[in-house]
Amino acid sequence: MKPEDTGEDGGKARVLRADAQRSTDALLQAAKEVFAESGVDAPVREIAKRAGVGIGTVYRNFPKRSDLIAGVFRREVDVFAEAGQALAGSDAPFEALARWSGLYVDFLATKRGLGAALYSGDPAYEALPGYFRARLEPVVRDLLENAAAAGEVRKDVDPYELLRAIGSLSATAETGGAETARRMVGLLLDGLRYGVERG
Amino acid sequence: MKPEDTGEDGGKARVLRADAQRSTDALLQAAKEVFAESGVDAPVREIAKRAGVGIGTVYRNFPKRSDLIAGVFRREVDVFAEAGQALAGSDAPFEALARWSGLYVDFLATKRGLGAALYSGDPAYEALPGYFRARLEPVVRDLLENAAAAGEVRKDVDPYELLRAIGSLSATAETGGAETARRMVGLLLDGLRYGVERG
DNA sequence: GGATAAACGGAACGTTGCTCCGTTTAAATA
DNA sequence: TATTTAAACGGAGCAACGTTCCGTTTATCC
Repeated sequence: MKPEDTGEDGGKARVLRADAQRSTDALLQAAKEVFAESGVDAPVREIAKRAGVGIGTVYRNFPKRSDLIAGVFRREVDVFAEAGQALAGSDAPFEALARWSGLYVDFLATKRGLGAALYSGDPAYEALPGYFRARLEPVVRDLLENAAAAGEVRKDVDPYELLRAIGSLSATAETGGAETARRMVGLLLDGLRYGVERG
Repeated sequence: MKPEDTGEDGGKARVLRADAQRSTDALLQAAKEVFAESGVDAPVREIAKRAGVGIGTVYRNFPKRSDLIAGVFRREVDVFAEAGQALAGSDAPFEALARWSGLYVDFLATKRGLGAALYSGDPAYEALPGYFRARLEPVVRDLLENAAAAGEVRKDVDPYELLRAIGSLSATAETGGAETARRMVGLLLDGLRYGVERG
């Protein structure tokens, strides 16, 4: 049971009081449930209520709305990044990339509103893209470089741009079904394969 | 000077009172300006203020927020649809499709928040996708069918899906620059060309 | 068992989309 | 032109939201 604070500074470990730790845990759990049911735009009050905690407590632990969202998805994104690193070792690099992309589409599809929030530019969600980028860009980079080294895709595509593009296309999954998103992402990836020789 | 009501029923032409006509015009003009400055999420009160009109008047003429947005962009979308139809006559069908896509990216890039609002699924913007779809899907269909008939792209892509995909990718233009969006749309279109023979 | 600072909770503020209704006014009628 | 009437007006008001503020409670340390 480490202190485990909310920020990503592993440095000066401020020891949380027991009640604070409880509140943080309850909030993350409640937020996870509420996000799953009502999307990431769910009212903060609802999350506070479900956690059995006052609104003030929410904002002390998660100063911005996006901090709460980031907190909820941090572990899941981490899991995702690991899954990607595993795939990056594949000897069928393009298929690995495609598979990972499919997983990412599904991942965002089950987190209602997350895809839209990620790249909305809304300052309320400021903290989100940073964390996602930090964790997932290296994964995409690896997958992409492997596929490029194998001559399966072109080399002139920026990993972060591709990550954003997949995320954007996944945002349509919420209103149009995940199949559409998957097809469009598939199309995008096929674009990576078009004209490889001169890429 | 026809009655020119707000709805799309060309039928029973309800004659607007002169002041009502003035209000509608002023609102459309004000909304256009405000949207350009602050994006489509700008407060209704601000638009009302600039138009020199009460809030009640806004909601009588445009019951939902999206009706106002649709009203503002209606003409521009129409122009867009015409430009597409012109391109559809080209004898370089894929290039026509690519060119039109580029125009669409730029179009959405200059309308801050429109891309995000279009396919957000937010009920507040309900009326938007319908109008965009009605006007633009036939265009994409033509462009796509022409290119497919020329053997330049595959045949198994749904025009509306493609339209949405381009729109979604354009949404990233607001935070990441239009170049990124254009590159990603280019990638998507290259996907259309990948493996044509078996499409 | 104090002392103290950390954590708490919720009232309150400002902003938003939208409704409601008493007031004004364009325009048809006499 | 005077009267009538329904269309259009404007903005107070409502509910919901994100966020701040601060008096109260409580975990922890000595």
